[in-house]
Amino acid sequence: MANLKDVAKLAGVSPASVSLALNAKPYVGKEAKERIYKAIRELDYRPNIVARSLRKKKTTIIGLVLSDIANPFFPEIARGVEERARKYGFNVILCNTDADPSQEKSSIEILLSRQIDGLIITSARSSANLNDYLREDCPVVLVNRDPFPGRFDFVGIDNISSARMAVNHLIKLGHQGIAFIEGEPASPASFGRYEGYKMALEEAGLSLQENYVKIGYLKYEGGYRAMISFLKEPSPPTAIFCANDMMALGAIDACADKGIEVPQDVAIVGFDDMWVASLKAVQLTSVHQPRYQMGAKAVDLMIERITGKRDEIKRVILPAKLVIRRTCGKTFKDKLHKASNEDREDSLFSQKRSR
Amino acid sequence: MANLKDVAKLAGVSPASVSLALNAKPYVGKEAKERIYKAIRELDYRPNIVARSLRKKKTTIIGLVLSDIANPFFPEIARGVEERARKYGFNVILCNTDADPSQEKSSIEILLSRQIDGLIITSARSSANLNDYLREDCPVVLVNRDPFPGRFDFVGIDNISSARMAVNHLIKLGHQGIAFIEGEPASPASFGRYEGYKMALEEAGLSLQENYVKIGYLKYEGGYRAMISFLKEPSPPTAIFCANDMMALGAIDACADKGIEVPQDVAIVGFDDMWVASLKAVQLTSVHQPRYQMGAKAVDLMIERITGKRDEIKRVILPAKLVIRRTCGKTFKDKLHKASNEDREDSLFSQKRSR
DNA sequence: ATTTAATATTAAATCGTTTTAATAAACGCA
DNA sequence: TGCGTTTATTAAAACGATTTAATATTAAAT
Repeated sequence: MANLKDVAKLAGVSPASVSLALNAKPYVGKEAKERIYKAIRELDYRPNIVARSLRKKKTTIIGLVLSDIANPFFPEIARGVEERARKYGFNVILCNTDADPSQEKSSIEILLSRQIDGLIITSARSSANLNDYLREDCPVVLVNRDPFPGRFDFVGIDNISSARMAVNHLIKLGHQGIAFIEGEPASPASFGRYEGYKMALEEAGLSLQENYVKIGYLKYEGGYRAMISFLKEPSPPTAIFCANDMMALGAIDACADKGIEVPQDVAIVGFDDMWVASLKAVQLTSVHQPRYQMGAKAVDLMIERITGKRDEIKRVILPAKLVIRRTCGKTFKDKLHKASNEDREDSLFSQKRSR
Repeated sequence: MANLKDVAKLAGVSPASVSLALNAKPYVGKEAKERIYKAIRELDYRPNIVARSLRKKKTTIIGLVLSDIANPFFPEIARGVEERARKYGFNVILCNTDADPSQEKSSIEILLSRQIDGLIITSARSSANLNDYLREDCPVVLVNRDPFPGRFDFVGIDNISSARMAVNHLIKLGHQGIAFIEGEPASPASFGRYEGYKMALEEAGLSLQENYVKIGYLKYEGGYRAMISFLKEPSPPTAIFCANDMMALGAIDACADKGIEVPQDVAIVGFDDMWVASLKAVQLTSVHQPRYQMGAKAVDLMIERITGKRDEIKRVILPAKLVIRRTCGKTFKDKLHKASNEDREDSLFSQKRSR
């Protein structure tokens, strides 16, 4: 592979001139420039970015750390990050951590060893103390979760008000017994959604029932189990607010298995608005998180840091909106558990058909 | 940031010794080693991988080029690539191309400039001539699509036999009018699935009807439109084989909009087996592609190349399997278009309920 | 004790750029 | 013509590691 020196030799100039020409610095003569570009073309020269990075102490690489790109929550964020980063001339190294603090730690250490210019961490674990292994000289932007508010730049949504909005909608539809399937109890995002849920109930003068709150760990199975146990209550809830869509899907399937119709018998609202939510077969009402925007904005914050345009910590809260679909129902009809056996048979979700 | 020289100074040895110790080379004295490790800990030294890469002419980075990580087909592949790569001590730079040949080209050029050790391209466009900008010195593995069979390492599935398997199943269920929604006509994978479709029909003595084949460009909307136009046929098909799940979902929704029940009125089989397919509300019969495995295996092939263990081109064909769920129905009952109006009303998919 | 072999250590070159500082050439102007 | 200024050009150092080849030390063998 031809290098800058070869180009210089062929063009009859010094390596310095070639470098200056490539970096569009002033003071390179016209005809010299021409000879240089000709040589570059002739040798099919491509600058070695590794060498450049070493000398400049800048890699134009940012690290993206997330728990699992195969989890449908993340790809859109990743897309936003990559696309925006590319616009600024940066590439992205992707690391999956499986939500394991030790993997998170080792990923970050490798990335720092690679001299990345910035680090975007989405869904950081509070258990792992980022402070321990983060150097001040590498800017960090947190996305979606902020275990250390005020310590790092952050972009996310307002979980409290978003959750409140969702629950308010259920209240407006006439529901009184509204249950909540929580995500991960330790997570600030999860806590915020719980807060919003409580707040909405309180504002409506509804009492918070402990047996109406279950933890689903953000997983399909967790949502399924939570729903099953809600249905076993002496007086089951008429609406369920789920801290994410996966759990909502689990809850919907649990209803199907128990012959409960959504939204006729029970209304369900999710959180995240993954693309499945919009499928006709699903039609899940959900709080939309602007995930692509979150990723893109995280890069913007990052760049502000890298270029030294900003020093103080910045928190960007993007607007989330409630997307109303089928599963929350239009208005709440007080016919809970009065559905006849035939009605159930006719539901797509009934066990009979789903087999 | 402390560097190797600082460590050497503190430990009272030469930089060379530190390097040798770090790389676990022989011939470093015991007590020297101890002093070195102590110094490393004291200075919180982390090797600069950029410098190492420059000297070694190896970056331990592989590039992963795909059209769009937000497309649900890719995340699992990416996960497989990243996880396996990490096992070998490699990191992954992710590039989205939007299926645009010029973006694909520029991505690859940047990656090569970054001196990546290998390149994994999934869903390569045949239109872009990889040969044009690929250097022989960077090993390439293609995943899923192989526009230049025999030119690069490849891992994928046997599209012909997989499609045949799917269509055979429909035939076994008693269907005679089986339509096909094709993906992208120019793509070899798409063509393979078409071939398999034709082959199965032929083997069963069924004639191929031209009006039973439509192109859906792998998109939800394409599947929807194709289904709508099938339903307009004087004698519509009783089963649809879709070249991917997105189109199958579109087709299902089209049926719902037209009051056609799946699988009672029309059976649908998809391809890919994305996780939505397994949702109770969807239950799509589909050909499962082992996407994680494909990504992981691609890295294995890559490593064989990088380590020089193999020279000849290798094609790895992983087994795909048909996952039978609700949408293909159990057996074909010849009651097409005899569904009463009430029946339709009771379907979850009916327009009444989905609003 | 001497030679040989094995083990330990390091000086110096190298990877391919960028950048600084020095120098050379060109130009305007008195 | 000479001086200062601007414009071009380049030699050489630097980035932070690895590696080669040379040298120093220790151990083993005679």
